[in-house]
Amino acid sequence: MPKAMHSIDWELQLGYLIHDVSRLRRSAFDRCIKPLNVTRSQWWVLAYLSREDGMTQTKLAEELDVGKVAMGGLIDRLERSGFVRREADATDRRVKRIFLQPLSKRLIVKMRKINHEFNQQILANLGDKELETSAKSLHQMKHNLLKYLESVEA
Amino acid sequence: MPKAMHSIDWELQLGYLIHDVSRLRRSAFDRCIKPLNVTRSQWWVLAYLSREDGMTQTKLAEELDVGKVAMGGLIDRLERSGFVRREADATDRRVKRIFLQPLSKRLIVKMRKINHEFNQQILANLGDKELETSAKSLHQMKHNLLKYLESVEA
DNA sequence: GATTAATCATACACTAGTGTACGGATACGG
DNA sequence: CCGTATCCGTACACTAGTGTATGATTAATC
Repeated sequence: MPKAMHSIDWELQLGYLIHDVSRLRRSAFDRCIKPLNVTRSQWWVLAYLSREDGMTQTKLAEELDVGKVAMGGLIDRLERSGFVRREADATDRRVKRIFLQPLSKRLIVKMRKINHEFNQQILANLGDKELETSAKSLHQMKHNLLKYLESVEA
Repeated sequence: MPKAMHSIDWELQLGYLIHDVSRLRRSAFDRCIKPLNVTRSQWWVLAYLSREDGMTQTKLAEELDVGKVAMGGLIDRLERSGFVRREADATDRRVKRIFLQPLSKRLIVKMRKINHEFNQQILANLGDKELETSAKSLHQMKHNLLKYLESVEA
């Protein structure tokens, strides 16, 4: 590898790589959790509910950074499968709170284990130093992206 | 930052970060190309066609690693908007070849410029060294993911 | 050369995301 | 109070991805 490789090359590569890795990661994770009979997006909802049960739909949507409509659909399907339950709020008749059902509580234990094992496989052959640098770089990218989105929004 | 931070921490962070960065990047890029009146997926198709015009639908689907059905739909919409044209193959009556229309050729020049500027903004404040390490790490992850998917497929 | 295989595009059903609009409910300003 | 603004969930229309099945066509095999 010639030392004269310029940042523009890594820049280009990085664009493709983030795209690829993220796509492959989604795809692999989907395969990984297929036996649980729950999709990745649904898994994500259950994970957040396991940390704070009884959240509002809008709150959940904000946490997962997803539209309210998308969240509504997800909860529809999770409810139909018996993983969660909608409950009318006592004081505010607009809001519906989402609660985990016993069925999903059993699932969450499995999910945590699977997630950890998955991460270990995907990050194999990566040293602590590389992990650290990559995490920091991605963190910086996230910062730049948020700033960019802010500037466009306005 | 204490030096005793273990790889497990970065591992966890990395999972979330890849998810976040990739999602934010998609979202930001969508905003970025909104004025072009073409979606990210459609943009991607045009980019590949600009390197090799007249590809088969199946070939395109393979290149972009997307299902044939999804590609069919994309081409439907691109055709409806006048960006591409389906043409029956002369010798094999099953295949349809996709050709860029003049309308999109003008677009592609703009797209390249926008893409470059976008990458520059997102990768701001990242040194060559960090870019290099991150690219290598992502490359390793991609390798692991492909291996994983292979092993599950079989 | 007829039968069987594989291949190409597509139809259908589904999950999941977007934006917009809207009705019901609550909160706030006058 | 009353009107207005805001918020909550949802309906609708759209893009985009998945898997499976199918009809038409081509390739392979016996």
